[in-house]
Amino acid sequence: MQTTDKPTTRYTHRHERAVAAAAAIFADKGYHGASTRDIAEKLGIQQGSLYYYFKSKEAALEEVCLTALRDYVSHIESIASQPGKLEVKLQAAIAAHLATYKHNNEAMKVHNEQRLYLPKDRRKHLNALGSRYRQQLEGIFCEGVSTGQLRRDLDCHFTALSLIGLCNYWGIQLLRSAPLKTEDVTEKCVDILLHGCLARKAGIPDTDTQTDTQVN
Amino acid sequence: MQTTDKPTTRYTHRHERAVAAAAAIFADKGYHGASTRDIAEKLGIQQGSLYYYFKSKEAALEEVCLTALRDYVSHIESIASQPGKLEVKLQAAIAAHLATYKHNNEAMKVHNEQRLYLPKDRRKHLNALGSRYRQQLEGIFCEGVSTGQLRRDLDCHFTALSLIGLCNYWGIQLLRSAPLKTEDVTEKCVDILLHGCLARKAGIPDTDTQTDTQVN
DNA sequence: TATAGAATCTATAGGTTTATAGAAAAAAGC
DNA sequence: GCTTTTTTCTATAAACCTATAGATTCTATA
Repeated sequence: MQTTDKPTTRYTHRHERAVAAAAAIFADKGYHGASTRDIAEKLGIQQGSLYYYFKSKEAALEEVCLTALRDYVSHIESIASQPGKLEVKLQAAIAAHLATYKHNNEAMKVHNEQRLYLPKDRRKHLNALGSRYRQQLEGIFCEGVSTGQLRRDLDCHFTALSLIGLCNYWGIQLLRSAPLKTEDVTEKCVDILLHGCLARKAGIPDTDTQTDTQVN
Repeated sequence: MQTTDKPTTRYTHRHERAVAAAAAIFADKGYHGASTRDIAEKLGIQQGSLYYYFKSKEAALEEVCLTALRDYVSHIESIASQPGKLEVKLQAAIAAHLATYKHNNEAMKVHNEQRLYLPKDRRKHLNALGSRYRQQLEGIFCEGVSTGQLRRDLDCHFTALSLIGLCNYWGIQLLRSAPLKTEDVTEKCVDILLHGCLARKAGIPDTDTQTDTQVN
């Protein structure tokens, strides 16, 4: 009990691997379509042994969703709290969102697609984290409006949600089609969100946005 | 066998009801989370009787997805083929997409979230319809570019996909939170997609878009 | 009202699933 | 090296699920 660290470390490590395996399987087959045997197999252990790490299959799903959200939320909070120009912040927020998909892809996918299969009370914690994310993002837009960088009539709530929808969509696409590059998608999302699609009527070089280069 | 119509009608009608029930249950519990007993119960028949209408559970999923897409695709094709100003077309496309969610909500949700659980060869037909939808939408954007209404550097492919992502997101939201009105969401989607968020630098009354009224 | 065909029911085979309990093996501590 | 704790294994109970087969009831028509 001196090095109360070593055994804890060992368990922690194995536990993490178990969560990752669950994430991969749930992402692939869906919560109900996946069996505990599938997850165990991926870990190279027997089905029954899985219950050393998870109290139940449902608990495994909850853990997977939580690991996805933790990074995600802490990231946006650090971005939102730092001072800086709006466009830079927004770019950072989108890049972070997509990067989370790139690195933590299975867990994010599971959170988005399978979370509703958790009973309501198990989702409370997840909802709280999700709200925090949304608020931070909304805050970035509101700040942009009050500093005059964004349109005064912008609906920040609607815009924040739309951005989340957009990022989730492209996050999934990034997983599915390999040739897609995160940076390109980020840039394009920023561009379309800020400038829209309409032809600009004349010399509107705007702030200092370089005219967007065609990527793909 | 003279009135080969009546009995066919009867079967057709019942069959449609069965597809609708399957859609509702799949939307709620997911394909794997739903049992054939659940669907039968919703229809008020016994589990085994369901196989009079579906060859298998998988076939039921396929049918649900197909019914969702059929309306959806035929709608966009009629919109895209008619001549008219780009902004009007775009508005119509978004409105149609969201309206499909409103009316055919369960089937659309199932198509989006559960379709990948079908084996690849059963998805062929769905993919073809999906591609058609995407192409029509992309065509609307391309046309806008070539007529000078949209930015010349617009990536039409990227934009079309983004719009699909956006509409799917808001389509789901429309289901979940009742107070949301389809028309408001449509208008806001059009607005943000066309104009973006940035403050416009001065007198840019643009074509003839009324300055967007704050809705919510 | 008798009959053919459509629609539904009952019962069940054969398989899979989650979760638990107790034995066995592996690792850590002294 | 011996003991304790951690980790994994085996076996199994209890439930559930899909799909089928054959019996039964309903419906429409002649």
